[in-house]
Amino acid sequence: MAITIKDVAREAQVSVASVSRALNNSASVTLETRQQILAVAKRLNYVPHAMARSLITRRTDTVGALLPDLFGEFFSELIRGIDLAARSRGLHLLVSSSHGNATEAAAALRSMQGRVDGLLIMSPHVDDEFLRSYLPGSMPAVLMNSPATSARYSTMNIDNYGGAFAMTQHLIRCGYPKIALIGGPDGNFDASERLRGYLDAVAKSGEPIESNTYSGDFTEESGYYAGRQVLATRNRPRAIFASNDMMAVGCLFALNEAGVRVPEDIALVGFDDIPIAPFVSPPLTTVRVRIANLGRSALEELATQLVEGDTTPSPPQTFPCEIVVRASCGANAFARTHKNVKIA
Amino acid sequence: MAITIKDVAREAQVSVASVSRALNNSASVTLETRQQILAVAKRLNYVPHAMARSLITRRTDTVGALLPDLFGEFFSELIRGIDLAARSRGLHLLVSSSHGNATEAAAALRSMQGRVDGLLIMSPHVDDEFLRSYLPGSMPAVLMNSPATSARYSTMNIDNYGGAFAMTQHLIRCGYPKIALIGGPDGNFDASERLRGYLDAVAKSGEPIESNTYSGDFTEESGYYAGRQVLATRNRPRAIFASNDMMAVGCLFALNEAGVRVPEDIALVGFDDIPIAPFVSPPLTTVRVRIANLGRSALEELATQLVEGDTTPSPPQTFPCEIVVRASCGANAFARTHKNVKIA
DNA sequence: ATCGCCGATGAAAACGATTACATTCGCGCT
DNA sequence: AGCGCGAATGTAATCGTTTTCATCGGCGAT
Repeated sequence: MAITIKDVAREAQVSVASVSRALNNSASVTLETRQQILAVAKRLNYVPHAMARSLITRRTDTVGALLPDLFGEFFSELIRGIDLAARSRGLHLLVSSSHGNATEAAAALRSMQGRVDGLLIMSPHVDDEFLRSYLPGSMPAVLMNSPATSARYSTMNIDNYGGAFAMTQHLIRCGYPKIALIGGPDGNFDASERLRGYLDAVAKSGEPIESNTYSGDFTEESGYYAGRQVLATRNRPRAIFASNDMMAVGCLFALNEAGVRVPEDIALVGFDDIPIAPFVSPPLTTVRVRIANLGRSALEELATQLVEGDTTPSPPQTFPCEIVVRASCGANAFARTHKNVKIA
Repeated sequence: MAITIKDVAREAQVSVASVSRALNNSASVTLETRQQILAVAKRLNYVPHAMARSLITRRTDTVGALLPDLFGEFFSELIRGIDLAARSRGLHLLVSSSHGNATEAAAALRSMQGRVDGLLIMSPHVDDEFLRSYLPGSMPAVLMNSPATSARYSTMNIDNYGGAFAMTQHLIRCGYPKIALIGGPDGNFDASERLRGYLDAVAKSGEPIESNTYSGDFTEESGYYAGRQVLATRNRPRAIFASNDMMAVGCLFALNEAGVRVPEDIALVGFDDIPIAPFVSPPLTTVRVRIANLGRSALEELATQLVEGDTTPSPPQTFPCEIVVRASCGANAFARTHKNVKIA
C-alpha cells in the first residue's frame, strides 16, 4: 500500500493539516516544522494521491486533447507543441484521437468528463451545434482549426486562406497566365479555405489569370489522377497549385511519367511543407505551417483561462503561414527580391 | 455544480447505494428499480465523478505512455495504435512525450504516479537501473523497443535485427559483392541492432562479401555526408544499406548530385518505410515496420495484466519486419521469385 | 403460527487529500 | 495580573463514490 499523508503526519509527529500546509507551502507553518515535514516526506518517498486531491480541489491539472484521425507529421507536431507547453505548465495531457465521426467524438468527450479541467478540440465533425449539446457549459475549451465560430470558445486557426492567397499571388507574380488548383475533400475546412484563398488571389490580381480546379481528397493517389487529368486537357495550365503536399507529390509523379518537365513546362507547388518536400525532385515549393506553434498557443490560451478562472475567450487567432520557395515553382531568382518569402 | 449520485438518488427516491449498484450493474437490484434509476440518471445527464470513483476503487482506467522525443510518422503511428486499442478497452491515455534525457523521464514518471494504472514505456534513457529506482514495484508496465531486459516487465521490440539481416541477405542474393552500411547514432538501440543484423548476415552468407560501415545519426544530413564519403573512396561499394530511410534519402541526394545512377551504379536501400519512400526516385527499397501494431500489442499486453491483476510478464515479443522491394535495389525481378518479400 | 432464509434496500464507513474552524500559547499592553 | 490578539497547530467536515454490514419484508417449510 502506498504511503499517505497520514503516514507522514505520524512519522513527523504533527497533524495531517500541517503536512498538507507544508507541502503546498500555503498558510503559516514554522520554518522548523516545515523542514521537518519535508524531510520526512522525502524519506518516505511520499507522493500525494492525485485523485484524492482533485476530489476536494475540483481540479485535475489535466487537459484533454480531442483530435480527429490525423496523419503523420501533422499529428506529431501538434502533440509535441501541446505536450511541451503542458509540461512546462505542470499540466497533464489526456489524448483521444482518431475519431472518424461525430458520434465517436461525442463519446470521447463524455468519457473525459471530470477527468480534465479543459479541452483542446480539433475536429472537422465538431460544429457549434455539437458543442452546445455535448460540451458542458462550464468546461473551458479552445478550438483548433475549427469551422465552429462559437463566441463561447477561443479558436485558433491556421491561416489557410492567407497561405493559399500568398502562394497564388506568388505564382501570378512569376508570370504564369493560367493556374490550376487541385482541391481537397468536400466539406474539409482546410481545403475550402485554401480554395477560397486561391480564388480570391486570382480575382484580385487585376490580371487576366485563367483559373480552373480539379478535385482531389488530399491523398497522393488523388493528386496523381488530378495530374493526369490536367495533362489530358487541351489547353494545359502553366502552373499547378496542389492544395496539399501529398497531392503535389502524386501529381509530380504523373507529370514525370508523361515526360513533362517541372518547372520548365509546368510549375508545381503544394501546401504543408511535409518533411519530404525538400527531397522530391525538383524540391517542392510549398506553404509552411508552424503546427507545433498552433498546439502550444492553444494550450497556453487554455491554461490562461484555467488559472484565471475566466472563460471569456480571447479573440480568434490565426497562425500565419510562410511560403517556402524551392525549385518546383521555377521562381527562385525572383523570390529573392521579395519579402515575406522564405528560401530553403 | 455538476450532478452527483445523491441528486440521482433523491430524484429516484432510492438510496445512493442502489444507484451505484444499478449503474455498475453489480449485486442485486430489481429490474424495476434499475430501470427507474437509469431513466433518472439519463434524464439528469448524470456522469459519475471519475476522480471520486477512482479514489475508492483504486483504479484510474488510465494508462500512461512515456515516450522519447520522436519524429514524424513513427510517433503518430505508435500513438494511433495505442489510442485505438485503449479506447476499445475503455482505457484513457495519458501521454508524456518529448523526453530528451533520463531526468525528464524520471520527473514525468513521478508526476504520473497515482494517475495511471499502468505504463507503456519507450525510451532510450530507460534501463534496468532506471526502472528499479523510479518505478514503484507495484506499477505494471510494458517496455517498447527498449534495451532494458528486466524480468519484471514485458518487453516488445521491433525486430531490427531480423529486418536488417533479411535486407542484407536480400542484397547479397542480388549478387552485390561489396555492401556498405550507414550506421545510426551511438548508443541507439535500434541502430545497434540493425548493425548487428547487417554484420551477421554478411558473416553467415558463406560468400566473400566485403563490408564496411560509415557513421550517421539518423538524420537526412548525415546520410548526405555519408554518401559523399562513400563516393570519395577508391573502391566503391556496389550497394549501400542506410540504417534508416531519412539517411537513405540524404544519401540518394549525394549520389544524384555526383551523377551516380541508382541502382545501376550503386544500389541503395533503407529502413523504416517512411511515407515518402515510394516517392523518391528511384522508389526506395526498404524495411517496413508495423509501428501501430507494436503500440496496439503493447497496450493489450498491459491491459491484460491490469484486468488479471497478474503482473508476471509474458515472454518478450518481437515484431517482424518485412522487406519492401522497390526500384532502388535493382532487384524487382529477382524478388518476385522469393517469398517473405513484399513488392510495392 | 413460527422460524429461518434470502433477496432487496438503506445507512454509514472508507478512500486521501484540503480547509474552515477551533484551540493553544506566548506576548505586549493597560 | 489579566486581557486580547495573532501565529501556529490541531480537529473535523468535506468532496463523490463504492462497499460492507445491517435491516426489512416476504415466503416456504416445519
